[in-house]
Amino acid sequence: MDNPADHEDEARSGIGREAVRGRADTGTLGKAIAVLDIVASADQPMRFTDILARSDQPRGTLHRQLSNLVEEGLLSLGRDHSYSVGIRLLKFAAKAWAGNQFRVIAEPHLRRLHDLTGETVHLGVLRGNEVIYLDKVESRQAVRMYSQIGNASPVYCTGVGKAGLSALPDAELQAVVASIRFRRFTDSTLVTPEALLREIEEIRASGNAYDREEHEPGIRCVAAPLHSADRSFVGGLSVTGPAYRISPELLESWAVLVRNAAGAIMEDMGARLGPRT
Amino acid sequence: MDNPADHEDEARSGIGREAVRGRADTGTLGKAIAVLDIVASADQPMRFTDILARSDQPRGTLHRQLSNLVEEGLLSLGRDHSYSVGIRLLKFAAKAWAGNQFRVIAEPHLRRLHDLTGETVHLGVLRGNEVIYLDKVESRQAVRMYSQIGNASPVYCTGVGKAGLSALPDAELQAVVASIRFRRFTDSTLVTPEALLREIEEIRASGNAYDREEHEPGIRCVAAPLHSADRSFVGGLSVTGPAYRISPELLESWAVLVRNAAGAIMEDMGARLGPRT
DNA sequence: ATTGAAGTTCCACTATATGGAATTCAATTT
DNA sequence: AAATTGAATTCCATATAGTGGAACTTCAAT
Repeated sequence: MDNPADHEDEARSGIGREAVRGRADTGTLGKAIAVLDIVASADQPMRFTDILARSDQPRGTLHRQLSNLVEEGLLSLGRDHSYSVGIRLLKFAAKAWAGNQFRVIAEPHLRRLHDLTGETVHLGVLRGNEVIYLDKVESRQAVRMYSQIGNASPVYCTGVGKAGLSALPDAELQAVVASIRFRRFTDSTLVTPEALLREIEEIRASGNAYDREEHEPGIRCVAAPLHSADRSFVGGLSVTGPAYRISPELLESWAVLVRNAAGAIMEDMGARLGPRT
Repeated sequence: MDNPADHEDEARSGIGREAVRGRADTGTLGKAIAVLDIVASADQPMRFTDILARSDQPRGTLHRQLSNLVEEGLLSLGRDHSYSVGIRLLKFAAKAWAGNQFRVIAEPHLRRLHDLTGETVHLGVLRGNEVIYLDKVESRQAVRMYSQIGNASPVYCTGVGKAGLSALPDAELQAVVASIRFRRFTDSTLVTPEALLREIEEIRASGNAYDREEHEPGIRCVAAPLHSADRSFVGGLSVTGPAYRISPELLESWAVLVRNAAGAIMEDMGARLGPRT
């Protein structure tokens, strides 16, 4: 039973960022990537007409965009005319992951946190109204590598997501929250902007975010906010585990560990990235 | 000691495919992705001028392309003006990986092969003159998830690479080989097209490719070719291990296991993807 | 065979990318 | 502190490349 599961709702990533600040025009590239995103957000290969329905491009244009994406290896076209995400992206992603300073610096701290708690530790960053998992340390490594890394989950019902939100300046926070299309995953899921904002206030006060079985029944976590010095990365880290094993009290007792780890990571980043300002 | 290590030579991916068949023009998108590839192929973050030197675009153009890539989240721009690959690619790659039928179908067979041999099993596909690793099964999972997946290695000195080459039609094989810029990694590395083509013939005859410490000293592997029914994926799978533990005889004895696994995978794909033709 | 839906190609039109040059910015040196 | 240098960024007239409506082809189903 994996934890931060795919969410297959309508929330197209990027919506959030658009809202956050009149985003600069990315021209032809932007349109092509939007098409790529449509295919990537679907949970099964899409045929031409499916994509056409979700895109607002005319037939001819869309067809050329798809052809170009396929030619570049960003999409792959099966013989049944279904489009799926291309493996060239794996090469890019491998570099993105290995070269990400945020992740590299955080890694030893994630391990330490895992050693202290014995539970799964996640590192994630905000991207619009989604959180993208950058790394994870768990005992039962045997499961599936790559499993969660790169997966996107909603901000409003994950510990890392809410922690990240609490680290945003108010203007951005408002914009992101406004862009969320709330969906109930469990009985405890927060489904209104008001409830979410109220909780963000608590997180800012206490320094810890919790996921109280809000995304998946039976899964709890404590998280703490985290951001790079220049705020180019805003996210959080969390300790996650099954409710039957982790009482609210135990979770509570880890809160300080998570906060300390977050603090240590940010300190390291300050040292590594900017002995300046 | 990782096995299929990064290769940081000049071989820009895509060169191969260009040569393979007058590649259709991908216009603005193609240029942007070429820029992305330059950044992704470097082993450290690049500054504007570095990229300018490797790109053949004029300053203004390149700057806009980079800005667009950053805006789209495909690149990330540090406050020291260095560009690195953006985390949005992780999201795309997660989908590419999880949704790749080739990999999904192969997975149980990789496990079985691992159980039979006790050594690391790799699945990879050709992409131009590189091989991109799609999956890997190894005992010591604890190392680093994501480690090799998505990594690109040269075709000419890896088992999976040579196996994949042997599955190509002659015309494409010639074109790919012609695009290779040979580099000596070890004493055993094949460094001429002639030697490589000769070995491809042997692989075609025997059904197995070997890496006899040609990429990394002390690392050996047996591989077998593999391709999807429509040849949209051409690659191979391999069993890899340290030379001190794996004698040439032992390696030889696994050859048939690897071939059988490859055969089983292709059979499964035929059943799953095309009860047609 | 016939129909219909899905995918692909075409080409005049127009929006968009281009790229050389000017400008701003940020370090380094005097 | 002022000057210098090299890098990064912005500007804008021009040319190129993307657009999109419509015609065409392909394939599956009846």
